[in-house]
Amino acid sequence: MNLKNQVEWALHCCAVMCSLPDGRFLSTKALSEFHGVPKEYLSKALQSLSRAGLVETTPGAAGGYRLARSPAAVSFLDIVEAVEGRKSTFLCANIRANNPCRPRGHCDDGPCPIARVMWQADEAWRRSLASVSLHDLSGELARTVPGDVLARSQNWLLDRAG
Amino acid sequence: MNLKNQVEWALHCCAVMCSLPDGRFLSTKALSEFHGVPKEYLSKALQSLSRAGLVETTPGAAGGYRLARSPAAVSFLDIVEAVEGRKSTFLCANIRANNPCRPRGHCDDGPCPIARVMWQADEAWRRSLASVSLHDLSGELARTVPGDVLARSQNWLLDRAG
DNA sequence: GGAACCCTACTCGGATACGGCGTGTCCGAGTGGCTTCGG
DNA sequence: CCGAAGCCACTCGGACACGCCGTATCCGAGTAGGGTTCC
Repeated sequence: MNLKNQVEWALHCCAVMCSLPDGRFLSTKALSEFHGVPKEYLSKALQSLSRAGLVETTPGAAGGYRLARSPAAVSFLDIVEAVEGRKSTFLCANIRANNPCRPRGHCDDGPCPIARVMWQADEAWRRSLASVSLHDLSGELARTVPGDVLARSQNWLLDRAG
Repeated sequence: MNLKNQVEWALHCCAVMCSLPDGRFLSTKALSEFHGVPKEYLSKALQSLSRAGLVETTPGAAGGYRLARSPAAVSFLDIVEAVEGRKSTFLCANIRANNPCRPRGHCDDGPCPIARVMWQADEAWRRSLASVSLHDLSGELARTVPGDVLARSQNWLLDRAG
C-alpha cells in the first residue's frame, strides 16, 4: 500500500514547471539532474503526465515539457492519478457471495457494505488531493523557500532547457 | 497502490464476529470455509488482528477468535492498519535536497510542502475509516441482508466453532 | 467411578515457493533545430 | 551568399532485467478439550 516514487517525482517536476516562462520547455535531462533521479526512469513519469494531458511536449532538440494548463487548473489528484491510475485502492472480490448459507442469486446486485465504506474513504482521499492545485503549491513554496534559491533554481533549469 | 486482499478478508471476518455470543470462538477453518478463502493464508490476516489486539484467541480444540472489544470500539481504520501497517501511503524521499542550487544545510528541516499535502490526504483517508465502527457495519448489514440469511449464517458458523 | 493418559483439533510462528509489479536500464524510431557543405 | 543535406539532442515507446513484496502453502511447536484406558 505505497504510492510509487514516480508520484513524488512527477509532483516535483510539475512544481518547477509552474514558473516556466511562455514558450520555454524543460527537458527530461534537466529535470532529472535537478532532482537527482535517473533520467530514463523519470521519463516514464513524464510520459504518464503527457498521456493524461497535463503537460505538453515538443520533440526534437530544445524540446521538453511544459504544463498544458494553468497551474490553478491542475490539482494534486490529477497528477497522482496520471501516474498511479484511476482505480480504487480497495478491490472488492465480493467474497460474501461465497457464503454457503446465501440463497442463489442473492446479494449479487448492489455493492458490498464493506466495500462501500472503503470506497468512501477513497473518495475522501481523492477530495483532499483535488482541493490543492499547483497554484496553491507555488504560493506555499514562494512563502517558505528563500527567493534567491528559487531564482537560481529557475535559471539553472532554463540554462539547460530550450 | 492496492490494499492487500487480506484487508477485505479481515473486515469480513470481523463483521461475522460481531454477533458472536459470549464465550464462543470462531475457528480459522470455519471462517475460511464460510468466506471461501484459503485457510492457511487467512490465518495470517487473523494473526495480524491478534497482534494488534483487536481479537482474542484461544488455543487448543474448540479454539478460535473473537473480538477483544465491543464492536462499537473497533473502527475500520483499526482493522485496515492492523493488516496493512500504520505507515503513510506517501513516502517522501526528500528529493528537493538534491537541488544543485540549494545551499548546504538548507531545507533539511521541516517537511517538504509536497509531502505535507500528500500526508493531509492520507489523514483524510484515515479519518474517514476511523469514523465507521463495526457496530455501524452491523447495523447496515441488519438493514440490507434478509434476517433469515443472517440467522442461518450465524448457526452455520457456530456449528463449526467452539 | 474416578483419575491419568493419549489423541485430536486448533493457534501461532517460521520457512519456503511463486508470480506480479515497481524499479531501473537500454535501444530504436521519429522529429526539430543547428551546423556544415555545395552550388 | 544562400539553400540543402547531415548531425545532434530530445521525445516517445517498447523490450528487458532485477528485486521486493503480496500471495499461497507447508510444517513444527505448543496448548486445551474430549475420549479412552487403567486402577
